[in-house]
Amino acid sequence: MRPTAKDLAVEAGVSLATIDRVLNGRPGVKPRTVAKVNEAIERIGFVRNLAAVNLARKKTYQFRFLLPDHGDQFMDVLVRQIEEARKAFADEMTDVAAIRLPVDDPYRLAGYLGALEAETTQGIAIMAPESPQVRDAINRLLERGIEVVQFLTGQPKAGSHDFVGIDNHAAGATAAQLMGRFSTPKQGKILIVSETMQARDSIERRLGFDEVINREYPGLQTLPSIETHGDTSRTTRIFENVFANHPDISGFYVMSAEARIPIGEISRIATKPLVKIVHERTPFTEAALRSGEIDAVIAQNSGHLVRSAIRILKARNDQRIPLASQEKIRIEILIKENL
Amino acid sequence: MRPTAKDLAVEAGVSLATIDRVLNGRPGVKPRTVAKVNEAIERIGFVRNLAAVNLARKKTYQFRFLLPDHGDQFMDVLVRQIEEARKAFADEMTDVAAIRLPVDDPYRLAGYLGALEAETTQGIAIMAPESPQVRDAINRLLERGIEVVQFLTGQPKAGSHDFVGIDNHAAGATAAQLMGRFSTPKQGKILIVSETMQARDSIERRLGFDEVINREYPGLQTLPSIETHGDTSRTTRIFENVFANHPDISGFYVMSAEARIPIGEISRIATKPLVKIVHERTPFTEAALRSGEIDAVIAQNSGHLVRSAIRILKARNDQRIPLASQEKIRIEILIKENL
DNA sequence: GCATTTCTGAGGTGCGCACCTCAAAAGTTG
DNA sequence: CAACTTTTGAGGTGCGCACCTCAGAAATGC
Repeated sequence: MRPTAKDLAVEAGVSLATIDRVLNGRPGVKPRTVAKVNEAIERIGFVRNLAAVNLARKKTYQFRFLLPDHGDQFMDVLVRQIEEARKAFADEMTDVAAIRLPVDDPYRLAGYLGALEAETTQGIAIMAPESPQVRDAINRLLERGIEVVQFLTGQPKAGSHDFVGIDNHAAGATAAQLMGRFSTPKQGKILIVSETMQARDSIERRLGFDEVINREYPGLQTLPSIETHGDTSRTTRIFENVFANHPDISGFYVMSAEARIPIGEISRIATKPLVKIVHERTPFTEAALRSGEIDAVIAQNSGHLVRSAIRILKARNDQRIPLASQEKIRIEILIKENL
Repeated sequence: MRPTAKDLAVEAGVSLATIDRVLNGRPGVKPRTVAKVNEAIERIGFVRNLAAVNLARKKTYQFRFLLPDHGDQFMDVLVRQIEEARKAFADEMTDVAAIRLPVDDPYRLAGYLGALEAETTQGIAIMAPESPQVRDAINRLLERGIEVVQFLTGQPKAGSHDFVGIDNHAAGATAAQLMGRFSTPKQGKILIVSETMQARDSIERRLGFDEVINREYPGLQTLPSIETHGDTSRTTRIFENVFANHPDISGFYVMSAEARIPIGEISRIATKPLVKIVHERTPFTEAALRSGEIDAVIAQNSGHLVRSAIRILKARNDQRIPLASQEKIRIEILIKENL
């Protein structure tokens, strides 16, 4: 049988009250006594019964995911995963919900964050572009004891809060390596598009992409990034222009999460087959992989993303260290064979 | 506040004792009363407090991973992951351990399984080749109430117990697709090796591999599988022979988990660069990817494998359904950019 | 309608711990 | 050494539930 606090008290030669004081960091215990207890913990391998702790503390967790109120299929995928997580975590006194907001408006977002109360919200996962307003709001959340993780956006290991997502520089490099290896012959121009180059993730992907292409595939040449702004007709127009000026385009890379419009338009306009690589697994990219319309998808496991954010928020709430190896989000390469 | 069993009793208009009878499936409750309670559960959204349940039940989980007592780096990786999981799950009254056994001896393995008692072991993850003896032993374990998952070996969705691992047919197909795309020019012969072709996973990988090569890369030709039996000098000898007979080998695929010996030998013997694809992430394959000695690794996340097996065993012990989307093990493609 | 069976309610105990109070012991100060 | 202050112990209560017993109520059979 597993040792209980009572066993620990006997082993340490102190009373249960003192054990309680040490375990919960209450004041008024001599350092020497603390040491005695800690040694006893080591000796008998005492581990607090989490079930009992949570029960006694009546602890509940309420977490919110703040997501953009725009977006196409990828956002839907995330929302669905959050809904699934809500059910799965209900068991563990953990309530999860997705909130759609105009995250591109820093003032409104900061206002929303400022209104959150520690009594009704213990943690927030934020998917929003960086801005001074939001950064401040996040710091104030942390001061009020509300845990925060940056979700897919912002820089990894930024400050005091966690980041959940992939290394976008490496993701871009991965896309580039595949682009290079999949290209035959290994020369031509590569068309690169993104919804916007304002976002840090697109910038980093681009850097990683160019680095690998320049270093390993001298025959390939990357064109300046094109911004679609999610606008179909604008995209069409630009594509037609680009193809007129560059008949030797051989590759196509979509850096942003929503690939449906760019892929749809490129397929109409391009006159010869291109190597096409996009980001994120969605119903569309899945189907496009199967049909051969695209060649590879660089993805991050959406379910893992959501669960990871939740586990990290929980751990931080409990003053625990998240299990790094489990929370590292991998850069997945999807082709039609490993869907 | 979340409703408790007491609230549920009030809502359903019955006593706590009846709530207890319904929730725990005890006999002696009128169907009509059961229905009343279930309706009330729906109405107020009652969810049992798992912490309280586990506390009251004094439930503990003891799981064992049965692994081969041979093997190289991949087995070490698994053992390390099990050790990590042991710490991470200690919180949840879950004890995990790895046991190394001569799993290739069906009688000894069956003997070991037969000696397990439900009092000291609630679940087993088995990594062993299939055999009638072992299959019987597994069935008897299930009858005694010990949950079983097949770990990496055996066929997915075989019988009443779960399987944790990738779809090996798809993994082989994935390897083949990469082999084809990475090959320039797209012709030559592909050398394929495995420790043994007795194992189901190698057979399936081979089938998946050939299917894709034959369908999509007519210029490539797969040679008959070579068995290394983990023997270096034997491997060297065979390789020398093969290269003498087939000077036009352009690709190399290692189907089994331990790639160190075959890659080491091929690098000594091959006279020109080959496209090399292997399975499983180990310190060796990681270094070989970085150095460019190999081109891609088809892997399954070892930490995920272990945690998934544990979560499934737990769920089965609690008569719960595991969360399928979380437990699906993905076929990962690793290149040096996304390590 | 009565005996019998089936169902339901009331109440208790304990799981391991957090959190609280009060008193006693040990240590410190001048 | 008295008057403190600091440290420790003893004991109680409750978290939400499982599991148990016993008595009474309701439904059933004949």
